[in-house]
Amino acid sequence: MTKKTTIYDIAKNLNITAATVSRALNNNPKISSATRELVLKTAKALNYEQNRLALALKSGKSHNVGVIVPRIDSSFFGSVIRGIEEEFNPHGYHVIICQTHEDENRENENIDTLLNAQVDGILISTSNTKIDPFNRILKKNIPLVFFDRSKTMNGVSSVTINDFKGGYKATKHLIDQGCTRIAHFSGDRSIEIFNERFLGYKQALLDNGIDFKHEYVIQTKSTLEDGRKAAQLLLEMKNPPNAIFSSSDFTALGAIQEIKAQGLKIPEDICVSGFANEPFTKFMELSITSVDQSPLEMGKIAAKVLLEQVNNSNSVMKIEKRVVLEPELIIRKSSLKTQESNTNLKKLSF
Amino acid sequence: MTKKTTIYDIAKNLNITAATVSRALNNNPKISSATRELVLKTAKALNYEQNRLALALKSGKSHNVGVIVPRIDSSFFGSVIRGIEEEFNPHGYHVIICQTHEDENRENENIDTLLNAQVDGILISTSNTKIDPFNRILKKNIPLVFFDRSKTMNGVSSVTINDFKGGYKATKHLIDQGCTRIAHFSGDRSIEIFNERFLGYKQALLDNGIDFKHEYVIQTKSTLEDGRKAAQLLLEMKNPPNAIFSSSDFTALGAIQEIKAQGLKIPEDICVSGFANEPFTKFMELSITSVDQSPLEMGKIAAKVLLEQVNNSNSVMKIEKRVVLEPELIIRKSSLKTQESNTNLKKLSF
DNA sequence: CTGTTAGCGCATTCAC
DNA sequence: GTGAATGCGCTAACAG
Repeated sequence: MTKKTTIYDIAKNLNITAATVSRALNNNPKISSATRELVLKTAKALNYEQNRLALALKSGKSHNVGVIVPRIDSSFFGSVIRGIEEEFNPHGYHVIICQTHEDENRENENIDTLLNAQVDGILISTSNTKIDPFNRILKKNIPLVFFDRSKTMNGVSSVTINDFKGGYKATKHLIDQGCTRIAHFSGDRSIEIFNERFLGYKQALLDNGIDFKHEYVIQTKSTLEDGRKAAQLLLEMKNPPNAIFSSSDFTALGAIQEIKAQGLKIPEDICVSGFANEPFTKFMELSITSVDQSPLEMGKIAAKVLLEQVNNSNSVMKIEKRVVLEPELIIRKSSLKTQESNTNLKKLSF
Repeated sequence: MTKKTTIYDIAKNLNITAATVSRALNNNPKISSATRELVLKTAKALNYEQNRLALALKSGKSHNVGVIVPRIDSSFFGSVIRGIEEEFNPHGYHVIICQTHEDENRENENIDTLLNAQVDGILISTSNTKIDPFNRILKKNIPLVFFDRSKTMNGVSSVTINDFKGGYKATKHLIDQGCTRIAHFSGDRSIEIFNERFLGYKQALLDNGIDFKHEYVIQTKSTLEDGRKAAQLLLEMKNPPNAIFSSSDFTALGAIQEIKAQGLKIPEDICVSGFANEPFTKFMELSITSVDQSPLEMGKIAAKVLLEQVNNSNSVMKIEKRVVLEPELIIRKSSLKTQESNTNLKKLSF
């Protein structure tokens, strides 16, 4: 409740000037250790605390970074943000979070308010179709890093996983299990990550001499409900698939429920793999094969990359890093047919 | 890259003074609509954007609020934070997040850095045993709101759920299922929420003429592993329980796995209820009964309460609200024994 | 080693 | 209606 104490207060108290106090507080080498001690002591006595806002205005650095994600209450983004926060915290940066709910307009608004707030950098997993908003950021010379959902722009770094490879690995695994008719649940393929997973799927089929069938690819939203519906469609076919690679763990689960409801067995009749390694996939009695995206690591790396740029933002040099993480296939019961494969299971650090 | 344009730039451009520009931009009534138009036009032309930092320093309000949680990558806290962000965003506030990892020291550090950053308010789910850090906040006259893990302090608002009632409801339900020997997995009971759940459990037993047995209460960490171990202990008893109320969904799941592994049936032999309504509890084939804490709503309400105080922070009046949310028991297969109860199931909006 | 001066960008009080 | 002056709290350039 008492008025905040400033460096002027402690200066007055010591009959010196505010500049000296500032220097003492900042360990400026050219200050007598005598006065430094004095300053530090009375600073403590007066309960002084630096006003980072004033410093920010003066220096032009707020020591805040903005993070923009579709939503925060998902296992994946929660973990990424955790990684980001843990990386920035020790460096004295605060993390501001914004949600877009996949809405382009809200994303643009968030970018604007973050810029107004003078953040020192922005990390984003974008839902944007345009690149104009990002050019606005770059024009202001504030560092930008994409993660997971990226955009290819000159001078902009990104941290993603190799979604193509993720799709490829999962599909290849299903083929290795002896599956020959492999369906795919795809997300919105105008979003690059979903398209990449789809392409990986397609390539794996091609490389193994399996014909790509258009009717085996179903576009779904990432919900149980859509998974059930899609599975219904598949099971109604004359020649239904004997495996499903889903771009989402939720649709995979929905499909599993539907398949079981129709009296078919997993993995005997149909093998299923999801994507994202949601926590529930390993908790199920019928645990679900999925592709892990190491979100925590992704967050930490994205933070490191941004930090590097923030620290060099005065320099003319542009850093452009494109970090691509390796997806890890986690094989579980939903796709493990044979007993011999079961031995592999343990090797695969299940 | 171009230098940021300030109100001075647009003033110079119009041969007026910065004060006038400021007034025009802020819709000050005593400004000619002519110059206002002019200002607005050239502001747009020059791509002017307000520097919230300068405003913050001037006004003493940063328009940032801090949120401190044990961790962000959990379903519960993720949802709470989502609610908080969604409530603050439309009001022009940014949300800064900090994690403590249940470490008291880190929590104190986070409080300090948030205060330095001049946040306008703090929301916290505390891991602190002391109240001194919170007094530091109050002394600075900055509003504080507890959520979920609260502390009772004069003049401080809180938003929690009735954990006692949650524990009571779950236990009562197990009793209604005909269970007579009911064990309890308790978290660290020096944390109030866990103690309350425990007390609710105890009271339900008492109210229904069931003896409380000390050996049926096992303290666990919120992990699958601890759940398995605890279940082992129970099953080794001469007179093992026929129901478990767990303070955590994770220990509940661990217990379920162990119980099944030992060849017992759920819910026939042992009924199980968890707590928190983690997403996986409803996804399991054997879905798990749990207590929902409406985290999204909790976040929104906490934000509203804080917002109210932030807006009145100049007034002398202290607002102290204690919002207690009603926990909702979600009955699922892990505790539903009888067919007749199965009818209830639908009524209970399963 | 320390004091003086100035400015970061804005809003606001007091004049006119 | 508008201008001039001031200060929010801090740091940095320039003196000495």
